Amino acid sequence: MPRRPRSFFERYTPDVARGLLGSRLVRVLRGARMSGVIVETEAYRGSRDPASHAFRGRTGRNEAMFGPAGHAYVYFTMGVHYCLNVTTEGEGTPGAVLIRAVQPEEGVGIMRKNRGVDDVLRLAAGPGNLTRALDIGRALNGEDLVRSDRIFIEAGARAGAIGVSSRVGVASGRSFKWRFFVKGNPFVSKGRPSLPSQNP
DNA sequence: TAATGGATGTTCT
DNA sequence: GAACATCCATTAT
Repeated sequence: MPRRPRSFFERYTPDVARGLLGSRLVRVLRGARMSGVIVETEAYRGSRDPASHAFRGRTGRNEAMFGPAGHAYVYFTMGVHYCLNVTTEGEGTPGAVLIRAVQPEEGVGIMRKNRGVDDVLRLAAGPGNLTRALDIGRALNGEDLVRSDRIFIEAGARAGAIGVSSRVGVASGRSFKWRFFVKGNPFVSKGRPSLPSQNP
């Protein structure tokens, strides 16, 4: 499958988030290839979105969100986990898509080992779990997904029906319905139970 | 089965 | 010093 080109990421962030569903996230580690189909994403955009790290302007951490599209933005959260984002929009316009879950395909054995969990359904469901399964950390922050041979995104089959909801775990910006997921796919993270979400 | 809270580091006020 | 784009084990129902 061909890799997603720069132009794929240089668009309105929610459109990129939706478009990434069905694409394949690939991680190459010590010559071994791990991959999974993206089944859940969230968009964070610009200075009008209070939940976005870029809301309060450019800082050392969110630098990547302001840079060119198609790069990785990896940050540490809640003292325990890393989260993987893909930068979007044009240079100077902050935007990123949080990858919340993938459906593991290649390298499942390695992911199991990295996670210490056997259940494939839970290997990469949730942003923290996903980065742990694929061994993604601060070293990959700023990585160019269009050129890197360590992490990149390939085109995939068209995703099925797409569900939309507000984002998981954010206190503000609840009115933005910017979480996208493949409807009925069991690899989608549950998010926090009892928040508005799925439709049958 | 739903709710609660602890672990834990970085960033920004 | 507070807040945080989380996860999971433990507790209460």
